[in-house]
Amino acid sequence: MLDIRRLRNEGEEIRAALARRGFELDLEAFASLDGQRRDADMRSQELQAARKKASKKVGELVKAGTPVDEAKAQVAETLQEIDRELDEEVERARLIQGRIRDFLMEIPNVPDPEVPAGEDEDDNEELRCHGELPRFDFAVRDHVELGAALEGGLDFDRAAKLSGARFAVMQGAVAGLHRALINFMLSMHTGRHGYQEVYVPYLVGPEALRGTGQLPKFGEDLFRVEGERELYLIPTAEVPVTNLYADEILEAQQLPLKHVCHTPCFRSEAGSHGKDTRGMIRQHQFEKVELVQLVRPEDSDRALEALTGHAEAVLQALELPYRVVRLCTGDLGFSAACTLDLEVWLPSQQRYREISSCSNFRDFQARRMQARWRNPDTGKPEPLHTLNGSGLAAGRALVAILENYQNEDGSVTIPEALRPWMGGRERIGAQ
RNA sequence: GGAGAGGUGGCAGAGUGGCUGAAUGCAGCGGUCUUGAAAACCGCCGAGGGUUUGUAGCCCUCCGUGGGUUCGAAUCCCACCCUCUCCGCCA
Repeated sequence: MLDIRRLRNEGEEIRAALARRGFELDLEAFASLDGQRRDADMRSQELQAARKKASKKVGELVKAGTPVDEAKAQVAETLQEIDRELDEEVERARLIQGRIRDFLMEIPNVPDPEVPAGEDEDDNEELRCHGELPRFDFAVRDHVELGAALEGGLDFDRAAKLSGARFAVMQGAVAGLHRALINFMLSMHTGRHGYQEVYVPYLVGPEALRGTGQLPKFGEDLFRVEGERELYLIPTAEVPVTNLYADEILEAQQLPLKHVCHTPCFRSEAGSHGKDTRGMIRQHQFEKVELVQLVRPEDSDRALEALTGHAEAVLQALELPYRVVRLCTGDLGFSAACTLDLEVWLPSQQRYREISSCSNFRDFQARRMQARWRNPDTGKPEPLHTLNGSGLAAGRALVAILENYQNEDGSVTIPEALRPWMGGRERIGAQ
């Protein structure tokens, strides 16, 4: 959520910045709403003040010895006059405040100046590449073909029997590799990068989703569970982990807070029909290790670099070739001010595919969820900055390993870094 | 599922109808003292919004949420949510 005061004072600049990401900010509508709010607020406050004063007078009179009935009678006429208008004005003010909140909640974050202008992912800016692309002197198989033949295996048909399209079943060594990846990543981030591990609910209420920005606009991307209470399956650990600090005022010395969290993620993938239908690139359910940071505003730029580096460290340790791109304005998520994607090389597709998305949300989410810190310079609670990034998506990491580490006979070599997590095993054989 | 207790400021914890936006303690901030620190002592210290050139003043709202009673509600009534304790059940 944008700061309403900034919207008042720097409306034109914000409008221009939002136009870069294709959002049309209706400043006239805002100004009109804000003006109405001001009138309604002032009027209702005036009436409330008058009413309060009259009530107080009754108390004073009674205390001074006036009989209660007489004291009431003295202000009855005034009160009657006030009440004629009061309820209506208070209701009007409440209504307009609600409309302004709704208006603000649907405005996306302002992109940072360095975010390149662009329509879609083709306009993203490549920042750097890392690792050598593998060369194969045989016909490469994709992970679906490889996985099906591997010991244990990767099975989409049986998953479909259970749950339909976009689900996977893993067994034996493949399931073990997947689990090893998660353990390996968690251990690296907790041990080497200083993140505190958290375990959180996978079902959250609408407030949490509003806090991070999935609601109110993107409800169709979520799975809502049937039942009395309004609960949704989390689309990413970002939601529960960031919202851990909703409605809190943190002391300066508590920051930065760095959390790593492994959860399944559930996404309806509405609107991506026909996209990545083969394999486990795009699933309704996948595992992810997420990095979340809450930092002082002045630290968030450095934090994004560091956090991205932490995600990169996983790919480097796994010796997977990847590149880092800065998302253009058109590809930027609703809540993000700046996003760096990590894209891993997939030999079967001969291109880089997203495996991590690291974002700085600045104070956008913090404002929505009222996560603040006490700024020692001002002594006041102020919105803090939030960031997060996948470190990494486990399903896609598995795909990348199968494809990049495949051998001519259909077996897959286990990356050295993962071997300790797989009982020292060096390869997974074809069945 | 049954019975009971409770939700108040960063935290702990008073407060059963008006002078309570809220005692007190802790934490925090400023100061006195001290070579320095600690202790002691003095003072300040909830949040959001509006008005305003203003971090001054003034005004409004907020004691789980939403209704209600009343001239007046943290305080009384109703509903809901949440937490805790005991019993039952259960991984």
